[in-house]
Amino acid sequence: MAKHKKVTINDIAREAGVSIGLVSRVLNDDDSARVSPETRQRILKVVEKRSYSANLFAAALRTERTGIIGVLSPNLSGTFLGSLTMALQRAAVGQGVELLVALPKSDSQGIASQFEWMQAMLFDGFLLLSNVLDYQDTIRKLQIIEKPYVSVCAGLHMQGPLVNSDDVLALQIATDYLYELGHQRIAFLYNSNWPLERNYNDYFLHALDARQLPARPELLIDIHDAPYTPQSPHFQDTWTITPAKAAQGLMRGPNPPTAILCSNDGFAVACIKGLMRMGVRVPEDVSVIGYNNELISTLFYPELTTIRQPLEEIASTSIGLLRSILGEEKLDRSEMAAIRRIIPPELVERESCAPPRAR
Amino acid sequence: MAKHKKVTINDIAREAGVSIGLVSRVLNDDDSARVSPETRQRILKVVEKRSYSANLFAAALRTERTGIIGVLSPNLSGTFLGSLTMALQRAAVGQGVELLVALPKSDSQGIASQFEWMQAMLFDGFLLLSNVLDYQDTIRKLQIIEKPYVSVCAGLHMQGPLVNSDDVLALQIATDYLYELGHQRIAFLYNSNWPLERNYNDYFLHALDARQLPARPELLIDIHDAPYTPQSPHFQDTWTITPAKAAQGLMRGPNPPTAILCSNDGFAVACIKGLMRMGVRVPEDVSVIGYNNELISTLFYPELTTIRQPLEEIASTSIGLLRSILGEEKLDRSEMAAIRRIIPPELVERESCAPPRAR
DNA sequence: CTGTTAGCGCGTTCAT
DNA sequence: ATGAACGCGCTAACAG
Repeated sequence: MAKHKKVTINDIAREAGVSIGLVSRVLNDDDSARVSPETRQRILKVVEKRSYSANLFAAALRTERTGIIGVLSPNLSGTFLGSLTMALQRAAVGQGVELLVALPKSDSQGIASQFEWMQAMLFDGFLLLSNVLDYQDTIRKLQIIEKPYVSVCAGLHMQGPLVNSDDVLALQIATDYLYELGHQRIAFLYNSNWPLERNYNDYFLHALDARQLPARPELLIDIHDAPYTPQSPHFQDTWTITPAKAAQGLMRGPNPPTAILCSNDGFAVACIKGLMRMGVRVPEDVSVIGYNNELISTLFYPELTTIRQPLEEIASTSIGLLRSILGEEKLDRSEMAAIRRIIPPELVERESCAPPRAR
Repeated sequence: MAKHKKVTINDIAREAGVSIGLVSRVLNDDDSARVSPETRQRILKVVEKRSYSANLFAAALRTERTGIIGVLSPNLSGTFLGSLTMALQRAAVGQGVELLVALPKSDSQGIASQFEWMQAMLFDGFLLLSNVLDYQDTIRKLQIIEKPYVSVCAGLHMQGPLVNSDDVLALQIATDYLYELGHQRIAFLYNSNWPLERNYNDYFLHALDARQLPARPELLIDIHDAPYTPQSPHFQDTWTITPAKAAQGLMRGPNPPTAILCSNDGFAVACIKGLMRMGVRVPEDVSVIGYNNELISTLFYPELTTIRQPLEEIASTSIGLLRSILGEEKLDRSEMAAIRRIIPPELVERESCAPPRAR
């Protein structure tokens, strides 16, 4: 096979009998660049024939842009972030955008160390997924070098542009559903140590209040003893063993709940496992509802009733939003802060909830 | 805040009172570059102080290298590839390598369309994960532009350098385990349409033969009616509904198996679900064993007995292998073909297998 | 409408 | 041991 020789803009220009400037202008086609249709065609044909495309580095060196969006994801081994990332990629393809996923270098020291200057310049903008220890450092850096970013499913408390499922509404929907099923003693299980769930307790209390249900402290379980460190070998305990034990403790209490609302499907599934192990049946003896509609919710048996985050909509909104920020020149801080796209989630009824048993 | 001005090699050179050539040589430190220790220190100090690092594009424009490895993953929404990718990242960090994940643009037309020239030049080498429709086109392109690649967990049949769990051994271990538990009628469930599992049938037959167990065609279930199209909305059926139905069909047959070996944990879990729905208990009535030791296997109840792929070892081997290929100059085709790292998997006993019931 | 040219920031000869 | 200068391939500004 002939040695593959890279074809440059010079080759194209020569072969088309024009100057490189014209080639460049035709390819970067700012609307209707002033080029005769005829020569434009000629150039395009040669480009096609040689399947030429500009050297990314040379172009980026000049323009300081790459056209690539960076997705920062703290973890891929669960069943939520992976699906979100896939949805993001579908949206990117749909909108003709290039997307690359970067993973953190470690859990310690916040996400700061993950964030090398190399990556900073490689991407035109960033999508910050979910929420590791803290994105504060990352965001600070991003602001210094003036790279736009959008937080995606990282929690409603995030500063700056964000698109997020309406977590408040989600917990309300779940609570209402349980309430209408006849449940009065509803437990809530979450982890305040995960920045994403930092305010979930408030949201749940609010949901309770809206139905004039009393808040019972003994039914509010905060699994806060484990930080979000997906790279740690013990991380898995946080969302399997710990929630299972918590659920068991709940049922052994003096006045057990008839339903358990979990802040995510992973917790919910772990709960059910813990319950089954002690002979408690779901949903006959106790109902369990999750949040996110992760893949695990249909893999599990019984299939999990949960609140769905509309990933496709979240994804396309995220890409679109970042693109528009990239387009407009430098909004100022306050304008940025105002950009919030809250997507309403919806109930998905499956098998893990039922009316409470007659007592 | 002061406008952030990018610091270049010129700034460093000026501030250190040397020429840019020296700065460059000190930073790219080819072993002991001929530079006086004294000025070297001086330069390093300024570099540190200004936290300078070379402009990726300028450097790449010159050297045609970026130091970045590209991970091509067909899917992230399951529970295997995401974990593998995280392991890869850990290995990369451990070995001081930069890693970025690229996702396919679509399922159709093979993976070819995913593979833009932009990405081709952005990465020094590639890790090809698992196996979508076919990596043939991708590999062909990679060979033309002479970019090294390593197939990772993409099947033992892949051409070129690869690191893979010993799939043959895995099925042997599983079969032996079941056999020693007392099982004689072992069913096998897989999907020959997934390139990765293309030869699994042979492997299983071989395993049976090694124990002098007869091959029973009615117990060999090939879920081949669904191609591997993770982006399709119906894809999930392939590994939830279809395996479940298959398992049910198996048990309703005239001579049902006492154990089912599944080609991956997703199938296994789906099987168990199907079984439970028809009142068949696992492992009391029938044993189920999976392969991969995916996250789902510990999330599920009962926890899945399975064959573990040693992800950490696979990951560090993959990174190391690609690095060494990157290091040596252009091995030829036959040398490439010889580079195969087969990692032995191991049994993980959990809850889904037991001796067959007395009949 | 089209051609020319000046860098973007860096690595790398080739002199010294 | 160090410095000077070239050019990687491209875009954008300017001249014609």
